[in-house]
Amino acid sequence: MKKPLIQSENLDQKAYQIIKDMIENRDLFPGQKISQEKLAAELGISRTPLISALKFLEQEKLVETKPRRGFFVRLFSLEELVSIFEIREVLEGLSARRAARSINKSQENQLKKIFQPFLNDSNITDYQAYSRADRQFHNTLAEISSREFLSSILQTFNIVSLAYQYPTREGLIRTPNETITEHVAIIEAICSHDPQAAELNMRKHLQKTTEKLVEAIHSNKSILEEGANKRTTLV
Amino acid sequence: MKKPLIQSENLDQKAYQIIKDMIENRDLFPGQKISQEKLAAELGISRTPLISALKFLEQEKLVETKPRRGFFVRLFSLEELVSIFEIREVLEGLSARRAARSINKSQENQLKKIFQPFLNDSNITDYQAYSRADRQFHNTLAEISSREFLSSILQTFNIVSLAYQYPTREGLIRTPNETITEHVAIIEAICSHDPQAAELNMRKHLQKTTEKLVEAIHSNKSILEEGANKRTTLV
DNA sequence: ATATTGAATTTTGTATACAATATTCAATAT
DNA sequence: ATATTGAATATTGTATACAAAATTCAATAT
Repeated sequence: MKKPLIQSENLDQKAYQIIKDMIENRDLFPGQKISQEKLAAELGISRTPLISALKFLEQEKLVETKPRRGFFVRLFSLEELVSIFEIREVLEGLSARRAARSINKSQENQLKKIFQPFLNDSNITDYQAYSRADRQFHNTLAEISSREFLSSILQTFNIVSLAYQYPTREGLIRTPNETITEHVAIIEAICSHDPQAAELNMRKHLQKTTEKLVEAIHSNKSILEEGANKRTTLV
Repeated sequence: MKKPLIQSENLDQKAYQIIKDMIENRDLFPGQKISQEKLAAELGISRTPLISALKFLEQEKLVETKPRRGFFVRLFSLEELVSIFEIREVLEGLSARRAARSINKSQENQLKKIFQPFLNDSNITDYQAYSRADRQFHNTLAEISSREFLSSILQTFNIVSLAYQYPTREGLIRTPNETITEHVAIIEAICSHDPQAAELNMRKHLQKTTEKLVEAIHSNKSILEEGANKRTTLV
């Protein structure tokens, strides 16, 4: 047997993290069947902890089982994606509300720093950097505001939101120029300890994204389908 | 070996449902350690599918693992319970909003029937019946409005909300006389296809419950602690 | 009486074995 | 050429085995 890629803690926890990352990075792409034997060998573990990890991911809806057929990376329909964005809307609204109640000075600075590099840029073109900032923004907020429950749900949804979009856009549904002012408004509301405004701004922000997504569904669906096609080449 | 209590489908799915019910019914009480060997024997299965089921429940936060120490039924602090109610507030708000958009006549009738028995009762005393109606209300709404994601999250939270309250109150935090008008208002908003009002009414409804809970924390905590003590006698 | 130690016992984490089911693919029929 | 069949192969679901870690508990020390 090869030497294990993973060690320490429990093997299933480790495998879980690795597989989750693989999905986020599209090493495993939506719809793909997961070969237990092969993946276990790749990770240097037996099937037992691997299956355990996959069960975790199944619960998080990142993976699904077809009985007697095996595990598959979950594939979301556009309708399900909209559904997920609706949930994000209310949960991240809550997240912003809580953050406005509890944020401290150091966290304020942390939050304000995230979009700093883009503030004087009237036409943001570095999508990758902006996408990273966007993710960091949502994650930081979750950390500030959430106890275990909320942040673990949000983490899953954020991965789904991200990992299933059009790859070359870095998972952005709207352009940075469009969203930067919204991000700033949310941060301002939070830092001035205004829970209501924070929640409202966050909800409006995500609502607009959801609308854009619904539009895409009703028109040509190209934003996402292109992405889906791209993905099938990653086999 | 005894003949299995469970069969068909996959054993872990079956075990999952049974254990979930056991937690909801307090056959397994919060904080209790789960003996794998014993529970597996009780269910007539081996440890493998049992562990699998427990992993599921861990992800749902109904159960927790302490590494090398085993599985325990999760115990929530009052603060975590408040956190859960805050999440329910926004998610069930969404649930009501969606229901107002999509509900059909037959579903309207279904919803209206739930609190019928209590409408002419100016002083509702049958807590058990009312609690059942309450749960049915929230579950029906989840079914009407939710695709897989939302309803599976809500299901977990509802179990937590319910299973950890003061047992003799049937999980009710406020009295029926106080909440019946709120329930009726929510149903009316949904049936008149007013998404905004539906969401708002639902949120107000759960907000009041959350407030009551916070009050309890800040005052004597008796509502829940009594419950906790009661539970320890169920060993 | 209480605390400490450590051998005996139990339990966990993981690998492996194996029957039941699903998939593959070459041989044959249409 | 395409469809069908079924034996050969691979994979899944579950049980079991076993080393490593945790727990128990009786014997001894404080």
